[in-house]
Amino acid sequence: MSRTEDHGDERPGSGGSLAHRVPDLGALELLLAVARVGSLGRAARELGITQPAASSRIRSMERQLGVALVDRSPRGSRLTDAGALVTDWALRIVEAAEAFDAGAQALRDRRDSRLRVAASMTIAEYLLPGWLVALRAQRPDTAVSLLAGNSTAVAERLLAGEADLGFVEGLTVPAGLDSAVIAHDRLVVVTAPSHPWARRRRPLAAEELAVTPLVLREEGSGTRQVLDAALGGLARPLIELSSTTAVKAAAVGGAGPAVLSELAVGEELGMRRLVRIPVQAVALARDLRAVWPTGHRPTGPARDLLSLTRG
Amino acid sequence: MSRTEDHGDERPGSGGSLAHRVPDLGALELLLAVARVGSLGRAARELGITQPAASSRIRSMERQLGVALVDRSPRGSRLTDAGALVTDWALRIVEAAEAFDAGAQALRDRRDSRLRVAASMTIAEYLLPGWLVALRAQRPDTAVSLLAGNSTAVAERLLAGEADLGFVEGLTVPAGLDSAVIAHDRLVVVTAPSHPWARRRRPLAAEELAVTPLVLREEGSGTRQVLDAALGGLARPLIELSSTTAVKAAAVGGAGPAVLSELAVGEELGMRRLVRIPVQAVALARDLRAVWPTGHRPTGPARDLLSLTRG
DNA sequence: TCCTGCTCATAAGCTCAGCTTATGCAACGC
DNA sequence: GCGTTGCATAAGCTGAGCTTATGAGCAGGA
Repeated sequence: MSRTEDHGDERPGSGGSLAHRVPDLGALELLLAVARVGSLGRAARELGITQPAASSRIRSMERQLGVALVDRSPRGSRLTDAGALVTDWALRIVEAAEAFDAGAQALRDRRDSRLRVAASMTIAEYLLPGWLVALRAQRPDTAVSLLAGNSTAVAERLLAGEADLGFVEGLTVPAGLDSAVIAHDRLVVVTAPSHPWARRRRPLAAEELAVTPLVLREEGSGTRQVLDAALGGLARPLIELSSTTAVKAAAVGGAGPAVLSELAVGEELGMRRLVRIPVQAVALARDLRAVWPTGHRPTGPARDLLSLTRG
Repeated sequence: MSRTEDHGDERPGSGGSLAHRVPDLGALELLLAVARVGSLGRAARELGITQPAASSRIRSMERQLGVALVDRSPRGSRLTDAGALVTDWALRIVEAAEAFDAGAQALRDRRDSRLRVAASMTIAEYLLPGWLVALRAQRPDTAVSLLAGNSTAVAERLLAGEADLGFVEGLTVPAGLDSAVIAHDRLVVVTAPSHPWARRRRPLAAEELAVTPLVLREEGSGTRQVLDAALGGLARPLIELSSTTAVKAAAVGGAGPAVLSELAVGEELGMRRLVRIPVQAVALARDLRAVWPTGHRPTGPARDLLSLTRG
């Protein structure tokens, strides 16, 4: 059977899952190449495929999207208006894929690489891939390895000489490490748009937050520590989940209010899948810091990466 | 220019193009589903495929990335630490793909759909897809059609009754239309990091900008109009290009300083592919406005979309 | 204790997307 | 005219990813 979508229920007009409606990465890269060089054949050569392959791929992408993307002529190909739009949207996907790739590459090279980075989860998830892409642009030959864990684990690695540079998000700097603040983060309270809090007019008071069962990361996570400290006591968990993604998913699904890093919910807020609830007089800000063993100032690639993280 | 700079030959350890190193969308969606439901089989059912297909696909993704992503047990599957990171990075790609899909869907439904939107290029490229994703979350059954063009074209469509809601970025509101400011944008001067201006310590003066040949959008574009008005004369073009992407690519490639919307260069600045050059005493800010025919206040889906664009 | 139900893994076979090579046609410059 | 550049089409191959069928590990209830 060729069609897998007609045995689950599908909304008419939108066939199958995302993967069936969005061209694959190869096709998007090809489209970007065509936009850049102005010819199917040259774009094909650039990607190491043949001209007929490129021609057919672009054509099938146009069929999939139902829109003409390039104007072919015997003198080259230019994007149509719709093509220019699609190309820009495609660029966003490709950029996300580049960040993914940079992160995955770092994750793969666990050992024996030149720059070894240890980072806390939130930073590794939301900031590091972008930095790695930038670093690769500056120094294409530097292999980076990444180890993700909590603050304690990061400190251990650095002190054991198993990492060159660390990133942590706690309230305090682990002993034996020097640090530099590289960014600021803030915890935010979010709910699904359907939650009663989303229609509040007054900001939430700290006491209300403290007595309301919340969707939270597990105890011991940096987020949880900051929240407990800010509330001057213990937050009350409704559900405890072990990843930021799971917490977001639960909140979007309407499980209840969640507390998360601002970094983690940017997209959801923008798309109105989550709503930010203002909170009064609760210190939810925290510093994000680069750390290294006292005395060992970062040098070489570590210094480059560090300087990329500022500004 | 993307990551194809060593056109043809590949760096060892990084096989092939991006598409060969990054799993395809279907695999990423599957991974997200596994993370959400905690079992390969259930994730498979959710996506309408069989359990062995899911098993094999996750396995081949792990082989591709060289990292174990899920811990299988007879009681279900959980993400490994690396898996949690990868999942979050994957989410970014999937979100970009959702925006792409929302935009493409709107582009496809050119006619006879319920909500017809006309938007200027910059807005259509950088803001609209996110709004459409949000709108679809709120009203899944509203079909949206999109027409992209310059301010004049947007006004024409609205006045001809061929569009229900418009978005423009000019300095003035076309006659016959009411408007509401929905966001603010600003033109910025950017160069490649290697450009001498990137090492300036003093902000750029307006006169310097006016006499320097710049990489620009073509005459008649909104960006160009705002720039000319701000300089109190005509900007001097080094190259004129017909799309924002092309201008960015030229600037990144070191062709010269470019002037672009802040919206368009966020990623490039973050990744340090471009550097923002401060400018003194030049009014480069502009309002982004929603517009509609005077008297015809947006109603129904148009009103929903409008309210999504604020805040 | 054994059965039932959940999990995941493996095997064999099919289909289709996407690649290749080989060719043809159109437009431009010399 | 002829060579170059650009796109389209045709025929054939390969592999990724899907299916169905089956087996094996672990838990909980009768």
